[in-house]
Amino acid sequence: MTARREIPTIPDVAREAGVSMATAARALGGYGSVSAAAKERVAQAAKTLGYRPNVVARSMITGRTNAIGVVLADIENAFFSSAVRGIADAARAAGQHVILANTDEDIEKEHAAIRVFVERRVDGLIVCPTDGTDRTYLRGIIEQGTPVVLLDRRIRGLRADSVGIDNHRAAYEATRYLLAAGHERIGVVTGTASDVEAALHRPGLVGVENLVGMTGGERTAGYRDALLQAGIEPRVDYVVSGGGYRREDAVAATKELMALEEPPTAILPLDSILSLGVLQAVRELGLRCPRDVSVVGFDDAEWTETVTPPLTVVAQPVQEIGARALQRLLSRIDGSRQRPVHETLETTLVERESVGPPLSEG
Amino acid sequence: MTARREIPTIPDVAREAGVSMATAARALGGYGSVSAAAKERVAQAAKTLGYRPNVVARSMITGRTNAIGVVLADIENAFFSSAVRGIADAARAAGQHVILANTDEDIEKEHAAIRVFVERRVDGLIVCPTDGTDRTYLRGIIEQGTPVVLLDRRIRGLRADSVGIDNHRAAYEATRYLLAAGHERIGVVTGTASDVEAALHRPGLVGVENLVGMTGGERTAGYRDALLQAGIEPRVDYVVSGGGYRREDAVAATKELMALEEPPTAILPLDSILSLGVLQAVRELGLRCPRDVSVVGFDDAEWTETVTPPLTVVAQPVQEIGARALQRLLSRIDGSRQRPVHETLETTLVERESVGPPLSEG
DNA sequence: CTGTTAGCGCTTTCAC
DNA sequence: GTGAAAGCGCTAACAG
Repeated sequence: MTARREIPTIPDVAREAGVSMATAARALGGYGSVSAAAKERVAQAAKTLGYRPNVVARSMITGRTNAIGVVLADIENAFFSSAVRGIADAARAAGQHVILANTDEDIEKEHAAIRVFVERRVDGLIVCPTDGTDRTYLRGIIEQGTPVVLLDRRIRGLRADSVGIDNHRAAYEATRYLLAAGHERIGVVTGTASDVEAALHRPGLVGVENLVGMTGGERTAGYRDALLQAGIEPRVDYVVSGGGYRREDAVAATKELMALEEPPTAILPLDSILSLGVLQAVRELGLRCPRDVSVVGFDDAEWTETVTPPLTVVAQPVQEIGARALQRLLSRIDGSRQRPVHETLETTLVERESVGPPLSEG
Repeated sequence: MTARREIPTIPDVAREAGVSMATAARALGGYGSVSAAAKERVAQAAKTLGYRPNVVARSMITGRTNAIGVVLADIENAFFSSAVRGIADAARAAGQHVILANTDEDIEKEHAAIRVFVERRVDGLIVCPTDGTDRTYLRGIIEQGTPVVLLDRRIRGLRADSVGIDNHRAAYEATRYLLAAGHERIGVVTGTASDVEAALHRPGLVGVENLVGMTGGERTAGYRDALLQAGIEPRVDYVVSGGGYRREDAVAATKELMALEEPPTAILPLDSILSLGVLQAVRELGLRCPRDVSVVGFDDAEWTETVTPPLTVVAQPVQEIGARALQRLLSRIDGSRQRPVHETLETTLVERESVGPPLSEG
């Protein structure tokens, strides 16, 4: 139970070193000009006293906190935790800290988190927005002076940088891959019910890319266009959602798909948790992958090469997406006034063993 | 390109509302006493001006930042991302924010992260320490006034709360489970090379629990004691590490194990990534689980019921561990002077299909 | 209940 | 190169 020593301040150090407060501050803060001798004495005094700069006082003056607010759905999700890793590493290199908020795809929580971050005077925000149409809120934040970079998703009509992948193209290529393997009946398992609803009302899946949950919408559109280009009419009953992004949802969706009169011979789950659900449902139905159904997933999760069969996936450079988002944010913080850029990083189709030829009609 | 409006301050609001700065501050800050009428006018003025409190100015006075520093090895690791989720949820409820730092088990990075957090004047720290013997550094931090709670691991001789599981008991029970299934030759795959080195030099695995990487050490000791209690002499060549906690390391370790003259009939990987490696190695060796080798893993990762076979694991309540750690930290922040407590939460053995009877001698 | 007055610990003019 | 003084935006005594 040592008494809680108070952390010494600059005046304390100045006194100890026998210099003025301003000199001590300059030596400690590494700005202005100080003679080598003074610098040395101050450093010595700081050391013996155990001086630690008070970053909050500094922030109050400089107006910069060296903190970045990161707003995403759920850090437990492997995609986000990788992205945060990328952000955090880049941040560390730039002397910035990462503050985290989970929204669970709840727009109220998202707004609340952003508001509190702004009150905290974060230098900038990296946001993975819940709602692709919610532009007014973020526009206000940006106009008021806090730079924002969007991650993984975009918001139409918002003047903010974004970093992610080309979702349309990624799904397009995955679908073409399945097509090339001979599949013509390809199902999609998504988490966003609105993707499906819209699909149900728009024969041929016209316009899915205008949907709210853009990642799902863009991917569904990419899938549709690959089909169309191959001369196959997209079927609305082949795009299903179990109501959410949990594994059970994908299990339900997959079972629904396989219960169709003409079940698909291949399935495209739109994220890694959904892939897990598809695989599980396939097994529960007593089917074998890829003999009975082929699967191409999204995101190269840690388990993809350990499941049976090893899963073929569209891999995104997730950490790099995070790192690039931070980079863009930093340059905005540094005052870049360049018009918004939407950066898309390359995806890779990692071929493993979950795709085979379609099961010939029984 | 709207001009960047400056955020209004309390004096601005006071002027607009026609009250004194102190009254405005009290109304806005929710402290002291203000008449309902004044409160109303201030609220109105704040709204029209778009006032946002400046948390950093407030922090400078109150000395509290409402920020918690979380220092862990790697947020990408599912264990840590779940723990952070638990911490973040509890923090949000308490009006606290979470700042993150990854150490990659590097003591230098850990110290640097902690130092910077202290300079940031975080209200407290949750640390998953790299080195179980490194007590002086953290002791200094605590004495200087920043409360610290340890997560998942402990440090001998450090007066700080900790929250985790009873690692010895968890491994003990997992081993007994394997023993009950008839296994007598049980291997351990760990990531910490020092566990193994120590084991190699201490016949019978005496003293592994004194090791630096405590989680691994305690679990290895629990394993050893279960064996001893069953009258089986622990074999030093049954505890292996591939040099780290990556999947490849576990693949190498498992192959080493299975190449022994008398290979084990069951394997206990000490964390979830290692489990993935064990499973992968088993398959690469052309063996089947559980027919040829049984496996009991640690941590109930998202993929455990989807791999083939579904994996039997020791599940930890990871989010709750995080939440409890935050709770303990808050009470320390609030000045609790109670002597340090080491809280262990219950684990659950989740039986799935990766354990069978031992393969009878060929 | 309200207003006035000091600062929190630091950076930043501005003289010297 | 160094010192003195003036704040950053807010809270915390104090009076009134």
